[in-house]
Amino acid sequence: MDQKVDTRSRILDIAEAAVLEKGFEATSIEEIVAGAEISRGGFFYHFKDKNALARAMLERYIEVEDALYDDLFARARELNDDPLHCMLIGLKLLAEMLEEMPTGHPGCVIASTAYQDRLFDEGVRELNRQAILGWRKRFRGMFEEIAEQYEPREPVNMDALGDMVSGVVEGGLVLQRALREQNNASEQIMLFRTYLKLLFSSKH
Amino acid sequence: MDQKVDTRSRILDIAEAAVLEKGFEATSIEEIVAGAEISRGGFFYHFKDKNALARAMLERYIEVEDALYDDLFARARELNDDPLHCMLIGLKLLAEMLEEMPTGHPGCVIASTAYQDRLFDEGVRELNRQAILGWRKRFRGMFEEIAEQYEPREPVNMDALGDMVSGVVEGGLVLQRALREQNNASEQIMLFRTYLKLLFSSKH
DNA sequence: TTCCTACTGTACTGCGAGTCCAGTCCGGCG
DNA sequence: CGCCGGACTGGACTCGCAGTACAGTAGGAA
Repeated sequence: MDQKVDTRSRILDIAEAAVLEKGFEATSIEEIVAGAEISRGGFFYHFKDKNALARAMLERYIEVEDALYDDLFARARELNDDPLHCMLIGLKLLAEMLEEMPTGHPGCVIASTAYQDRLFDEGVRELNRQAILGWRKRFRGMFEEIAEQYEPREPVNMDALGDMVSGVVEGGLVLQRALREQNNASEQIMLFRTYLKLLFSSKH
Repeated sequence: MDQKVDTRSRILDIAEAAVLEKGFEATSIEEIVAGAEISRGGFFYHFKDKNALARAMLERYIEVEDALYDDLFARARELNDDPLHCMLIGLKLLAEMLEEMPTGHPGCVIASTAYQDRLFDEGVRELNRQAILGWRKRFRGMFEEIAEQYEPREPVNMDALGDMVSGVVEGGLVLQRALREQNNASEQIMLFRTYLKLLFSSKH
C-alpha cells in the first residue's frame, strides 16, 4: 500500500519537473517511467492515460499554490494589520519569491494547459477554471476590505481587479519564458503594486 | 508561381485557424492538407517540417499584429495629439477590438509557443523573443514621450512598463481561455489604462 | 520541344500513446 | 502454512502522426 503512494507521487514529481521545463506534450511517458524507475505497465496502473496524469498534477499544483498564498499573506498580515499594507507586503513577498526561483517560477501549469486545450479533457479544463476563480475570490475579498478603508481614486470592477493579480503573474511568466530574461514576472508584480498604491491612496 | 503563393498562404490560413483554436500540437498535418485540399507531399514541398510552418505563422502573425498597433495608435493620434491621451485612446480601441472578436482574440500565438518551447527550434523561439522586444521598444518610446510632459507619480522602469502592455494582454488572454469568459482581456486592459491615468496624473 | 515549378501519390521508417495480458513479488489473513 | 489481492514487470501489439524518399505529372515559360 505504501509503495503505491510512494510510486504515484514519485511519478508526479518527475512528471511535474519535466512538464514545467518543456511542456506537457513534449514530455513522454517513456522518460517519466525511466526517471521514476518503473515500467510502462506500472505507469498505466496508476494513471489511466496522460489526461489522468495532467489532472492529478493540476490538483496537486493548485493545492500547493493556494497554501503558498495563504502563507504569504498570513506573514504579511503579521507584519501589518492594515489591509492595504498587508496586500502591498504580500505582493512584495510574492515578487521576491519569484526572483529567488533560479529556473523561474514553476511556469504556472495553468497557462500551459490553457494553451493546449484540446489535449485535455473537460475535467482538466474545469479544474483549471476553478483554480483561477478561487484566486479571483481570494483577491477580490482582500480588495473589498481595502476599499472599505481607502476610497479607490478611480472606479474599478473588483472581480477584474482580483483577476489582475493572476493575470499579471501569468502574463509576466509568459514574458519571462519567451524573453529568457530573469525577473519579468516579479517586475510586473511590482508595477501592479504601484498601481494599487496609487489607486488606494486616499483614506475614507 | 502564383499558385505557389496561393497554396502557401492557404496552408497558413488553415493552419493558423486550427492552431489558434486548439493549439499547435493538436493540429495534425493531415487535417491541414485536408482543409487546404492538397496532398501531404504538397505540404512538405512548401514547409520542410512543422517547425518551418510555425516559423512562417509567427512571422506573419507578428507582421499583422505590428500593423494593427501602428494603425490603432495612428488613429488615436488623429483624435488627440497629447501623448498620454493618445495612449489612453489607443488602449480603449484595443480593448474594444478584443471585445468585438467573437471567438476571443487570436489567442496570441506568442504565449502558445512560449509554453510549448521544446516543440520548436531556436529560430521560432528567437522570433518570439524579438516580437516581444519590439513591443517593449514601441511602448517604452510612447511612455517616455508621456513622461516628458507628465511626471510619473511613482518611479517606474520604462522597459517594464512597456512590457506591461504585452503582459496584461497575454495574461488577460490566458484568463479568458481558461475561464471561458468573454471579456477578461479587454477588462484587464481597461484596468491597466486606469493605472496609467493615475500614474501620469500630474503635469510637469 | 524542353525544362522547371508545383505539385500528386504511394510506400516506407520511427516514435509515442494506449491496450492486453500473463506472470511475479510480497504482505496480510485465515 | 497456504493463498489471495494489490502493486507492479515485461513484452507484444495497434494506431495515429511526423517525416523521408522518390517516381510521376500538368502546365506555363524559353
